[in-house]
Amino acid sequence: MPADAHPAVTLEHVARAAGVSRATASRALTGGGPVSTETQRQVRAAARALGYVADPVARALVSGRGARVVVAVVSDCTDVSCWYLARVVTAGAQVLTPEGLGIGVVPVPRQRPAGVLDALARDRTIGGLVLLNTTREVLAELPRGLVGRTVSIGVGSATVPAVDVDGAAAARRRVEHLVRSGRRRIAMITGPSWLPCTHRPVAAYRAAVQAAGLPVRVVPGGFCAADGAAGAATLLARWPDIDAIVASCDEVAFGALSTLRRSGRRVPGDVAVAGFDDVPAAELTDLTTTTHPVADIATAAVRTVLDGVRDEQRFFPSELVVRASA
Amino acid sequence: MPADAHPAVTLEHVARAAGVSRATASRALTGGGPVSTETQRQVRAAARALGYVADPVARALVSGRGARVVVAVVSDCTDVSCWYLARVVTAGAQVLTPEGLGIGVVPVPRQRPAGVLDALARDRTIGGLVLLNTTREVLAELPRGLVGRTVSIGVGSATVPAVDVDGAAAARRRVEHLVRSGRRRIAMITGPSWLPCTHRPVAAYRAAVQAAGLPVRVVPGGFCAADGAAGAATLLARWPDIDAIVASCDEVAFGALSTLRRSGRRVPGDVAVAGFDDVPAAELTDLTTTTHPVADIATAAVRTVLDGVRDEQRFFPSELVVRASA
DNA sequence: TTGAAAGCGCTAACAG
DNA sequence: CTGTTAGCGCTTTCAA
Repeated sequence: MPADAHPAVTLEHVARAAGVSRATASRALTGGGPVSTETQRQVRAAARALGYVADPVARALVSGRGARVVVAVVSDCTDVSCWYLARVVTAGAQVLTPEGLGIGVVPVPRQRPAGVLDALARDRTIGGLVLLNTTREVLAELPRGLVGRTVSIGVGSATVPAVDVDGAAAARRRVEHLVRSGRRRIAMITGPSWLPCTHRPVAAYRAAVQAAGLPVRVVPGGFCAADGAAGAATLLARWPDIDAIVASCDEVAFGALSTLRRSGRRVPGDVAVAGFDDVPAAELTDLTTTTHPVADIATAAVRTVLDGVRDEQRFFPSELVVRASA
Repeated sequence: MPADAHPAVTLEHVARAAGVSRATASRALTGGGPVSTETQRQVRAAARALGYVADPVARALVSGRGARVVVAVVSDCTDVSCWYLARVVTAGAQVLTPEGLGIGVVPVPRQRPAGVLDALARDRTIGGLVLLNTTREVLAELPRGLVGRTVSIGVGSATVPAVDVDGAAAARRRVEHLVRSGRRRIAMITGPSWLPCTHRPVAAYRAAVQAAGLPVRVVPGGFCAADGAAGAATLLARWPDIDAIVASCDEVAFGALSTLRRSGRRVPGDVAVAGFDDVPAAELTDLTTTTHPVADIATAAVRTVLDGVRDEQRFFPSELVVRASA
């Protein structure tokens, strides 16, 4: 291996430059112990001058808190939320990379999560955990060793902070838009019922249609096009007079659109359709939808684990995007 | 921090179980030194019995070859290939996670890559590099310290192995399909000309149309919808009689479709359009296209860096998917 | 062929 | 408040 230009500046160099021991330098830099303000100032100055960056690998080795953050995807079928997962992982990678860390992905079986969760807790290479599509059961089974370095994208708990999109507002905005444009029999196809973070949009939909004096018409769904197709079929069978559908996500909206087309309904003439996510295909197919700032959410989630925050609940805004379908 | 169930089995345990020293156990497991066949067998057996997995963090610390693989995206504008990048990163993460490793992403400026590349070579936290959208210039500037642990998705070099989709076959298949279905004035909108891996499809297109005795009609493009829209406009201005367009990717096909629609051309009646990638939106919009096995490619790429392969050139097959547009 | 010993860069006990 | 002393788990000289 040829000699590389600058053989990397270590804590030793910083300590020497500041005229202190390695231990003191470490304390000054990490804030993990008593240091005089003056010493801290000097050490920090030396570190900055030398362009010092702590080696996360060494840090991980000694502290037992690994050099990577892992996204744990709770799900039955792994690639349900392929697009969603990919965006979360990529955004997370972008945050972690400059910190010298990496990101990983691991599937967690919804029914018996304990095995995987315990293995994760025991794995010394893991620094933090991002739970995706989690349930209260999974949250309850979270090993204590993971508390304090786990964040949930979705629903949280007393010990696990959560970040998510403001799905309630997204549902409300779509209903209000539909009401404004004259729709009166607005139905909803929900997300998977086992996923707690999908309950808020449903509640918001209920509240919004009732506030407008309109009937509540809900059918259970999921996140796939097939769920949307089936959901729309159920809706048409049960309430043939519906004039609008609010879908749990764009994919479901696409499925609903195909059912509507096949049944001879015109969109938006007979039935308006509104999705959620604003995936690239939504623009191409002129689907009215609401945005899902996945990158912002993933960024915040990773920052939260890195900072070791224990209680927080953040919701990111979702904007209405009006196109041809509603 | 509470005591976790099984405090992880280390090399020490394996060595003791096999009745040898840590050093010998290490040699037996890594193959990094002389060991008797018998000892090796015993150590390996002990390791398997105990479920030993070497801690990549510790290994990274001592060897200086970090605990993560980084995807270096060469590009002018970062999110050009957002969908593509996201799939590569996610697939890579899935391969690396079980190995105890993580994945990262870093942008590399196409014009002056040296700075970033040198920093990467110096970074002890990096185990391997996956180059995305790379050029021969970047390949030439690759620091020696990175050789042997770098792979390119796209074009390779004498020292950098490459994996990619068989873009030539993808172009040929589309042209042949168009010829079979009676098209006679088949044009192509290319990818970005600075990207060498886009040259093969163009050459394949040329060869295929010429083999059919048809005229070559090429305009430069890129990978965005805007490039497709502009490319189609140029095509229509220069050769108003074209009856088919082969696009560098689906996104470009979508852009071309919008231009065709605006110009009053009917698809596929007047002009057929075929894309490349088979993104989810392609199915929704009934776009004829060819597949791009990104996950397979990324998986192979990561495996290649992990194995330290130095010369290899693998092309993954691309299948024609016939839909309504061609 | 093997073992003992050194050390990767860092943090965390424990004295001072 | 600070320095000294131990390691984290592994690979890799160097002797034996």
